[in-house]
Amino acid sequence: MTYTIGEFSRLINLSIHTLRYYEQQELITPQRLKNGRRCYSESDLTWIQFIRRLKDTGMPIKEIQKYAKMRAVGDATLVDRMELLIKHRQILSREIMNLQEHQVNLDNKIDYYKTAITERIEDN
Amino acid sequence: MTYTIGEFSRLINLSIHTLRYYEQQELITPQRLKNGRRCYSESDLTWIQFIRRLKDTGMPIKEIQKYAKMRAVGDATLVDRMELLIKHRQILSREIMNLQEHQVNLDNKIDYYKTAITERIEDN
DNA sequence: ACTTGACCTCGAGTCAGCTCGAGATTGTAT
DNA sequence: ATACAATCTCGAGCTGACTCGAGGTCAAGT
Repeated sequence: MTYTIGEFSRLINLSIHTLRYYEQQELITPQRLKNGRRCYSESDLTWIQFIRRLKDTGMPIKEIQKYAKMRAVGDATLVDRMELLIKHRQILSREIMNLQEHQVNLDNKIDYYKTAITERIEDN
Repeated sequence: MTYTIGEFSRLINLSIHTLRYYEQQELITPQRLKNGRRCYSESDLTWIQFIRRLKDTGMPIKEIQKYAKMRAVGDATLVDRMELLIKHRQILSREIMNLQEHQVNLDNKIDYYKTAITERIEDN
């Protein structure tokens, strides 16, 4: 099963413009039909979903590009790719811890507001 | 105790340029000396640290600006400010859950690589 | 034959969030 | 007095990640 850019766009909820941009950035390289139109496969689908996950976890496009290029080379880059993911995993878990800390802080601040507001009401 | 922009910059590890940019964006409004130079106070310090936390948790500058403007108005905006923080807290906890999910996914992928690499080695 | 709709390329525009530099002023050290 | 370092304003430039539009192609339907 293959998809036109329009179908693919709807499927993964990324604009056609963005898909072409990602291709230009060498994140994804769909096949072309004889008439020059892009032709996305199932494996492009799983691949772009993975890309989105990397993006959502804050990996910059340049970094994803590196990964994509290694992937294109093949099995010889397995170790390098894994290392890149492990590095990213570390960044990610640090980020999560950070956010959790901020969350606690935010909760304290909110509590502080609650108290302040209650006291103001009692004053009136 | 007050600080010049240079001292303050070193203290909080933000460039002088960035501090002036934040001021222009109305996030922070330091006093001025008669000669026109900025003069940051202790309370500016705690405030900017809070700003950084909001930024680190992904709040856009425009949103922080809203908060800063309400803060400048005073106690009348307590409830609104609290609501803004509560809204932000929700966004934040959704984001954390999301990242945790991605983390699991990433772990699976890494495991997959480990297996693939081991098998390749055994093949040789 | 002709319109329509989905596609193509390429270059430019947008937005957030800085980052930089020119040119002027001011305060301290020699 | 003079040099120097830190500050000031203002406007321009930069990076990342899209986003848009003009002008052209191509295949299917009427």
